[in-house]
Amino acid sequence: MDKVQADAKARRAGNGGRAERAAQRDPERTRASILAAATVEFAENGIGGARVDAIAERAGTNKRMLYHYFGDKEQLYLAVLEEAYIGIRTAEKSLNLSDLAPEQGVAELAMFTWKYFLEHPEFLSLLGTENLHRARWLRQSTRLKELHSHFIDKLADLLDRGKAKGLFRVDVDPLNVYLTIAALGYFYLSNQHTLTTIFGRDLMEEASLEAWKRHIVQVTLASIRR
Amino acid sequence: MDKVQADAKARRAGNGGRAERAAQRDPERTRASILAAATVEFAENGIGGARVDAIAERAGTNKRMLYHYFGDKEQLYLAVLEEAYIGIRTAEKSLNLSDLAPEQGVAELAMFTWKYFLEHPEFLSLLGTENLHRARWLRQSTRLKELHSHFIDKLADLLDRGKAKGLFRVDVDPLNVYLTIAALGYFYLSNQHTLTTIFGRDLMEEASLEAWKRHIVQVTLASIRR
DNA sequence: TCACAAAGTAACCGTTTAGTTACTGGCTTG
DNA sequence: CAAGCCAGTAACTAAACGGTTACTTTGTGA
Repeated sequence: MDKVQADAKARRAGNGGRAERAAQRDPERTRASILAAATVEFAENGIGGARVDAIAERAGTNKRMLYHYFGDKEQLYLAVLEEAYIGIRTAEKSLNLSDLAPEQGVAELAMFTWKYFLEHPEFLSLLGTENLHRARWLRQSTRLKELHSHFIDKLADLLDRGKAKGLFRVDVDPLNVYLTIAALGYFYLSNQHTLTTIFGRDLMEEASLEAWKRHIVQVTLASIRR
Repeated sequence: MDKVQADAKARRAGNGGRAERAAQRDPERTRASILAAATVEFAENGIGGARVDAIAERAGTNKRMLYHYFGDKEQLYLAVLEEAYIGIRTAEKSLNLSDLAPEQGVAELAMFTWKYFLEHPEFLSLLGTENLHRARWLRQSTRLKELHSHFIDKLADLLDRGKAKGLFRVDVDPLNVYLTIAALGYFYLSNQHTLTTIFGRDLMEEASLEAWKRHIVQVTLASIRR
C-alpha cells in the first residue's frame, strides 16, 4: 500500500487519533488527497495515459469530488504542474549563495539541483510530459508565469564575484551554467531506464549516484574556470 | 499536408511516376507508411495519447492493415522504437574517430551527437516516452538488446590515446564522457518548450543552437583535460 | 433545532477507443 | 485460366473513458 492510499484509508476510518478535527468531512484534506494521487498518476502515465478513475480510487474518494474541486482532467493536471513548480521554487529559497565563495557557491547550486531532482522524480516526469505537449499548460498558467525563478539572478551575482576575483572566465553566461547543471542531472535521472538497459550498468546505486554528483560539480567548475 | 500524408495520397493515385512497380498493392510501402505515421503519432502524443485511428488515417490506409502488419498498438510502438534505435546506430557507423587526434575526435563525437539529436526530435521524444514507462519495451526487445552501440568502445580508444599523450586525465571514464555529451544535447532540445517559457528566450534560433553546440564541445573537453 | 449549504456517494450516460468481422478485389502460380 | 492467397476496405463491437445526474449525509449558524 502506497502513502496516498494509506492516507485515504486513515481518513476514511474517522479521525486519525488527533481529536482536534473530526475527519469525516474535510474539504482541504480531500482536495490535497486528490492532488497527491493525481501527481502520482500523471507522473507515472503521462497525460494521455492517466486515468481519472484511477486518481479517484488512489485518493480514496470518487470522481465527483475530483470534478467538484478541479473542474476537469486538464485543470487537475494544471494544478499538479503548478504545485510541482511551487515545490521547487520554495526549495530554492532555502539556498543562500551570497555568503559563499564563488567556487563553493557554484558547487552548492549544482548539488542542490541534483539533490532536488533525485528526491523528486515526479517533478522530472511532469517536466517531460509538459515538454511532450510543447509546454501547453505551463504557457497557459498565469500563476506559473509570475512564479519565475530567482536562480539565474543569484547565479549571475555569484559568477560576477568569481569573475572579479579572476577565477572565472568573463564570457561565462549564467543561463548556460544553469542549463549545464540541470542538463547533467535531468538526463541521468530521467533516462536512467533506457541507459541502464543499454549500458548494462545500474546507474541508481548509491556509489554511482554519488560519483555522478561529483561529476556534475567537476564538469561545471571546469567549464567556467579561467 | 505533411510528408506522410502526401506519400499516402501519391500512393493512392496509382503508380508514382516510376513505371517499375504497380503501386496499387504494395505491402512494403503500406507497412513503411504505417510505421512512418506511427512514429509521428507516438512522438507527438506518447503511448497513451497516440490514437490507432489517427495513425491509419495519417498513413492513408485503415486500421485493418495496421493490425495485419503489426499485431496491435503496443507491437507497433515497439516497431517504431526499434526503427528509431536502428536509425541512430546506422548513423553512428558513418562516424570514424580512429583517424582523428584525441581532442578533435571528442569534439567530432559531441558535434555528431548534437546534430543527430537536432535532426531527429522524434527520437528524443520516443526516448522520453520509453523512460516514462521504465524502458518496458526496450527491455522486452531482443532485437534491440543485440543492437548495442559501439560508441563507448570507440570513445574509450580515443580517450586512451589522449591519456597516453598526456592530454586527458587518466581517471576519465568513457561512459561519463558520453553521458555528458548526450545529457547536454538531450536536455536543451527535449526541454526547449518549458525552458523557453520560463526564461523568455528562444533557444531554437540559429545563433543559440550554434552557441550551445560550441558549449557542449567546450564543456566536454574542459572536463577531461589534464 | 432546523434549514441550508457544502461534502460526499453511486449509478449512470454518451463518446471514444482498440480491436474484429465479413467482405471485395487483384496478383501469382500450378 | 482458375484457384487460392494476400492486400485492402468499411462497418461493426465491446469495453473503457471522461464527465454528469440524482441523491444522501453532515456540519453550522440564525
